[in-house]
Amino acid sequence: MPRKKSYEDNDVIEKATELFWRNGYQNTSMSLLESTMGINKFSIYASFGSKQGVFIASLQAYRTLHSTAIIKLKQSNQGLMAIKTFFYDCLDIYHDTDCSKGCLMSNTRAQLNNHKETKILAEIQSFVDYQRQLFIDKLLEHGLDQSTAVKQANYLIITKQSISAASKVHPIEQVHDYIEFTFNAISATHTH
Amino acid sequence: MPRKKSYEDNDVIEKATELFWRNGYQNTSMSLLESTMGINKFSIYASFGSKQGVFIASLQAYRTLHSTAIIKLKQSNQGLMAIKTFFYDCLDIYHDTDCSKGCLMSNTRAQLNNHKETKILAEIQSFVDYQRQLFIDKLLEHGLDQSTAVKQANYLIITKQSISAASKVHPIEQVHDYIEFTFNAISATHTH
DNA sequence: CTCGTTTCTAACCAATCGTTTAGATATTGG
DNA sequence: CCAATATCTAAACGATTGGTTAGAAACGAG
Repeated sequence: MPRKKSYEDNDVIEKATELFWRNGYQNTSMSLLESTMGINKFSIYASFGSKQGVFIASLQAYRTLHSTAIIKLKQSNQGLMAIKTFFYDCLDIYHDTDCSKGCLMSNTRAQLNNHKETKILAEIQSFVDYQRQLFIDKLLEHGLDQSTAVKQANYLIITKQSISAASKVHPIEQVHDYIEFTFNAISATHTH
Repeated sequence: MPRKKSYEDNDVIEKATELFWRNGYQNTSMSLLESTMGINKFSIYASFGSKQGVFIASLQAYRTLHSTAIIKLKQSNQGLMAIKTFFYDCLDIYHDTDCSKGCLMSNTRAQLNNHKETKILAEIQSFVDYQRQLFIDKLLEHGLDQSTAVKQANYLIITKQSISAASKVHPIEQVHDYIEFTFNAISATHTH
């Protein structure tokens, strides 16, 4: 009976994700979303409820975009070295045609000091916690005891965020140096 | 002949700095600046020209606020360990009554993906470059060769930024763990 | 006191923000 | 072909953004 939708939610969210990723949440206006998603404000609100609704859908889309690298890490049996590979895979995800956009989750956490946007922060926290557990699993495989594995996982979570931030302002070789140095240093603490 | 100013630039900028530090550049509006600085919009524009003008003055105020820790690092002869102490001193600067505000420079760099605000970015870059050179000097004192010192200084610059970011979202003990682990790891690479 | 100069108050500016709504436009079962 | 229902366009919403301005108020040299 009713009229048909002229767009697919997944398609327009993909474009919104790109926009949020490049510009950040606050620097992305509804009118910019309109023109980039190719649909009217009315349709955006009909499908996603609010600007925050669009953003949360974008965060989820980003997460699935990220899942290939995550699965690869999950299935690897290389222990610590799998995490290093994971970091390089992430760098590939961050990289755009000319520069690095960083990690959408890390960017958002850095840009949102507003503690009121709890839904968004919860979405990010879930992503971070999932990765932390993954790191712990890999470090246990690598032969560390539980307590050390947790501490190093915390260290690696912070490191991953700093890789995202660094990739946006430093030349890629410096970021590579950073990763190499980090894992050399970690290995050195294991063998002494 | 003329009427006297009823405020001191330094005083009102101190309050503006606090505000930018907590809220970030974009989340601080002119009306909020008005009420916090205790002067009218007219006076703000008369003294600082624009919102960006206020912010740049705030960045400079932040830098002098930071200078005690910098001078202490500069005058130390403890090499690498002086840098570690410097990081802890920075943490103290970031810390507020209840939480950590992070580093105003790092916060801003993370929040500004707008490449148009060149004046602001230049101000930040100058601060970063100064610290990088300081790190290089300390690492040379510590006995490293020039090339290694430069690479490790780059590493430490990234680390410092990640300490700022981490302090805003992780419990302080985790950040302490992060610093301890980092310097243990660096020391381990020196003694292999 | 008066005049010239500056700072102050307070209203106002256009532009944009996220969000809503009225009405035209499709679509399809009956 | 019509009536029901959903989606579309486009204009408008109040609030807030960074920035401006006219006129009152305060000062100090003459």
